[in-house]
Amino acid sequence: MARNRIRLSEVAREAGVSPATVSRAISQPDLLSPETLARVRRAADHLGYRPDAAARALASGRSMTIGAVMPTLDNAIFSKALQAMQAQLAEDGYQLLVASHDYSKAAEAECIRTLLARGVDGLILVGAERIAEAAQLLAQSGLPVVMTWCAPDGAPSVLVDNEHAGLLATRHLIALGHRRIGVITGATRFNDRQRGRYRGARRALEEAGLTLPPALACEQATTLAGGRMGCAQLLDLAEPPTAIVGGIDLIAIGCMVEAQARGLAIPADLSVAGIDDLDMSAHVSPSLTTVHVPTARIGTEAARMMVAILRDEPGPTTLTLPVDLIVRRSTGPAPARG
Amino acid sequence: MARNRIRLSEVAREAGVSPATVSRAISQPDLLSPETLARVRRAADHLGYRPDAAARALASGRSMTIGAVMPTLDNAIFSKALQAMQAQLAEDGYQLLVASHDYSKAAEAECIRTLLARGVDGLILVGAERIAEAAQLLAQSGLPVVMTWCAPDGAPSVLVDNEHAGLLATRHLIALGHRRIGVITGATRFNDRQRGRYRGARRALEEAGLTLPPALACEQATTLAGGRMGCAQLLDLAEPPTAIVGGIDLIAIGCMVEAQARGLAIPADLSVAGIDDLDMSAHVSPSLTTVHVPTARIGTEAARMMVAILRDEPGPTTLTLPVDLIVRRSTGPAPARG
DNA sequence: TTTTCTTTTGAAAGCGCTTTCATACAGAGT
DNA sequence: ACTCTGTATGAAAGCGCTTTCAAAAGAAAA
Repeated sequence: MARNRIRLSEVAREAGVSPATVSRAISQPDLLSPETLARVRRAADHLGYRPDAAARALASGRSMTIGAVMPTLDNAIFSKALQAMQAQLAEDGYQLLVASHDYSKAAEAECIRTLLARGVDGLILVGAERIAEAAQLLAQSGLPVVMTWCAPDGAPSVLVDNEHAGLLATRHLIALGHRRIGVITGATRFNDRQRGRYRGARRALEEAGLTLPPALACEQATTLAGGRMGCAQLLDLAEPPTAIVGGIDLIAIGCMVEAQARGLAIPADLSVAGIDDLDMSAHVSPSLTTVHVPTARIGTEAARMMVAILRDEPGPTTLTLPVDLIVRRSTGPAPARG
Repeated sequence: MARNRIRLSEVAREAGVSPATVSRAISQPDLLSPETLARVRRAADHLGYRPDAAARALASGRSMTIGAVMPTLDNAIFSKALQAMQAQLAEDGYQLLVASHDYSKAAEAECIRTLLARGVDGLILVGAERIAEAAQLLAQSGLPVVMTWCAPDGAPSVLVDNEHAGLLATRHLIALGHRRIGVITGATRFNDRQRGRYRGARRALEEAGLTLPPALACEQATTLAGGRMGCAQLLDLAEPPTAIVGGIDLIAIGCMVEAQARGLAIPADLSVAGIDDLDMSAHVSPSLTTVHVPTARIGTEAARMMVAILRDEPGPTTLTLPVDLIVRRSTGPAPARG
């Protein structure tokens, strides 16, 4: 930390007031008379005063810092949510401290521990699955926590209905006449988002009296390459599916790439639907039918909710954002029965 | 901040030593006798002691926090670098404080100001262009700064030769016999990476005695959609190019999508090369010829360099990482002269 | 044995800010 | 005039840790 910085007491001297007054000018300006406030502000500007965050945190017990625990930053949906979160928090004077665990529960616990030690004022988490140790850390700390994407009932959270998303995508394909529908999700272990989407897909099939043979469901890395591999696997079956649902858009796009590389036409030979609605999904060819998940808004709303809780503002503490089917060009009627 | 936390003094009492000793057990364990150290550690573990970061920062003048100023997180290359950076820093006991400015210079200055006030121990920046105010803030603060991707001579930095990358991609196309080569970059204003790549492309053309007519160079958003638009623009020319260089892979992939959507075969009708080597670039169809930029390593090395500087360890303070041409399937011989 | 280091520990003074608590002084009410 | 508010400011006590500085206790040197 720069030790040559202007201190509050110097501003106080320059302005001819006590340190307490300068402190109030910063954090509770309405307590001061307009003249004093102006004088202090002038002095502060003149000296280029910047309060020391560590000292404020120590003295006030508030660090104006929120911790975010993400699975990874190396995925557009999370980095996008993060971006939105940080923009919103910045607006309210909070800073974001980021940690990512790469889908490891142990690493997640470590992230939480580190952020707690860092003295964050609140924690925003993605997903609701965590080991007992992590859960206990959170409970002990007594810090406000906002969960995103998924959460247990009652906990403050900004959610999307992942199951509904899986349902919408799959129903759409069923409505188009598909009967053999493949489902490629990311690993469902320690990933309740993917699990929910998978459940939704199953439910849609059950509703329609269809089944999901084990061969038609597979788990892959949540990457384009994973999508290609999963698609290859399904297409190599004796009875390949006529449609595939990807647990995330990247997987779905990988499916399209693989199918096209094999000379299949989309959607004539194979329909593909995703979930997420990445920016790029509208721009691939053919454009991807998907379920829109308001990723950035999750970030914004989680940040808002966090700040509201910290300020003791009343308001809903659980918010479910809608997901919508976006029909584009990658899905079409099932080929006539062969 | 949780006010119910165990304090250092309580550990001291439990261990029957002075607070100073507990403090040393944490930060300079070799100063203590093994027995004392063990006793203190046992007491700390037993009570579940976690030092308060704000208090440590205030007392020691070091926050063990590094600030990173990124253009955006909504781009795989930056989020990937960030991810690597944070992993490396975590290993050395540092935390990352992230701020992004979305390619706005004013916002960048504000980011820097905020991070400085936050009391970071050092700053990692992407790119070297910034307004005078920001540069002055940095100079005044006297904090160690590591720049990445681009930097002025002499400043501590982890670089890639963007110009060379542009050169490699373009030379490759020229070697394949292409003469009309289009160049689509991201906005070059306040983006020295894109500018460098563009310069490299020009230089390659000049080397070969070719020119880059203004119509064949365009700037687009650094997204897949931007690539599609730029490609559409170039293909609609009376004399369209036979090859296109994208300033980043996402643009190049957008070009492929657009060309394929128009029924063009790649690389038979149009060659496309990118720069970055995203994970997905190897998996699109056809796979993308590109220049590999060691994105994650930039993050890791920048973090390492930062820590080395903070520890006053000797070592090089500027590191240039190599970029390599990766020839894949999206580029091929120029079509015979029409 | 005495002196001189070293090594290990403790006492105490902050780090720069916030926040009671107390005080001073307006103006309002009687 | 005299209390009763309420508002604006200051004094001073920390927040939980680090870090001199000094002291105590051995070990090594003389």
